[in-house]
Amino acid sequence: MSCLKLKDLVSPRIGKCDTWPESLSEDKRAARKENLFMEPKRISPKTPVKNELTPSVLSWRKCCTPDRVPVTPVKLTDKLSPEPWSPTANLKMLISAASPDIRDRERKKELFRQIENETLGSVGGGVQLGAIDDGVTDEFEQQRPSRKQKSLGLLCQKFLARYPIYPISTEKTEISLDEVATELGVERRRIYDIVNVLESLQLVSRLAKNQYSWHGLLGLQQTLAALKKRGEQHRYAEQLSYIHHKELDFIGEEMEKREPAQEPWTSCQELSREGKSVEAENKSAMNSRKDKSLRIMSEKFVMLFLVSEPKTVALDIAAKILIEESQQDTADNSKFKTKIRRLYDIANVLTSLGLIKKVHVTEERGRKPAFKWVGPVRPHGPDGIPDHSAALSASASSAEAGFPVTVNTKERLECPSSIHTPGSCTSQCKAQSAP
DNA sequence: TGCTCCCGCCAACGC
DNA sequence: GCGTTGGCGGGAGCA
Repeated sequence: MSCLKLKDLVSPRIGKCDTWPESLSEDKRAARKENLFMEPKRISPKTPVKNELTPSVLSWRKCCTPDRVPVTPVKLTDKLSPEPWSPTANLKMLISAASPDIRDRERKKELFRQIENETLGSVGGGVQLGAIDDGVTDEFEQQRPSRKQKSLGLLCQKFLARYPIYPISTEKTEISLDEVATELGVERRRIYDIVNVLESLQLVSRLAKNQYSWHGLLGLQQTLAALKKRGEQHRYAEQLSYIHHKELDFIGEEMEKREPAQEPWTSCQELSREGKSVEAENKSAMNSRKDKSLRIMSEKFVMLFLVSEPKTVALDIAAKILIEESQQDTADNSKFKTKIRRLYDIANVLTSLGLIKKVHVTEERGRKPAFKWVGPVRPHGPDGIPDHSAALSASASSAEAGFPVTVNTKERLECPSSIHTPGSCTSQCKAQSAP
């Protein structure tokens, strides 16, 4: 059985994490933007967690169904915060003593810091920890993980490392969201984000509340083929082309004059509506909660890649198309910004899966972020045999080498061809793609 | 300064 | 009523 070899991303100490209460009191809001001194505190976990996981247990878990035996939660050893004395230390201590919730929150952060620092310390030294002791820098700051270390993409890699790429069909791998959240040291909310995107590709499916089933990449080709078909029905290729050409028409002063909320998307909306009429799934009322879900958005985002040529989609264009679909009446700037934020979330997960990579496209108006599909190119290989080669080989080789499956997120768009895999395009291709 | 996206509030949902 | 789910946007880190 082949597994994602992301062992470096899974620290045995993860298992030492206690669990934290999901719902904290209002006090946490006050503490949200403050670095308060927190005395570690023993707490009763809301949900049961496993006992301490040894490395051998973890390595077993990577390729096998995670055990589902609820056990007594493991309490953490009290450990004093290394925060140095400061003029506000008394105040901090008082606040800490007054608010158990704040203590919980900070202890949680501290635990996650430990996990992250250990994790990244073992990943080839490619990531700066910012924890080099110069004897001057505040130790608290040193231990605080950077934004990148807390990214959804990295979290997704850790999530994926827990399960086999191709699980044995007879073996059912169940995922407990609580368990995963606890072991990865994050809030359940973040796991929902990942699971929703994975669900859009049918890598997982929901069994019951808090319970998902892991399918791995077994059915990815079929899912992509189905999504491509749906994308064609939605006429996404035409919508992409339409918006792209419209943007070109409004470069410069013309663009400045127009109200952002009055962009001439009417024709695009028509395209969108025509596409919608094809599918029964769109009978659901627009603007419903489900229609805007991350899972649906992720599906549509993937559809855009599958039908576009070349397989590079600018974020803003994707956002516009998705707004068309769900917010036809209120295509304002805030909706646009929200959509972009969500697309970043989705893109982080898809990047972790090795399906897309971050690029930049250069247009007359400047350089803008985009994502390029680097996953399987054809829905099916010759003779109908699923072609997993592109993304999976890249992901697997990276994983086997002990590297995260994430591709270089800052790579410049070099090749417009969707056929070439990263690094395989010729100099001629690169010349063609020059702006 | 703009891009990126973490974080957690809070409402919808479902049991 | 309460726990789960997840939309949403503020705002901070980063280039």
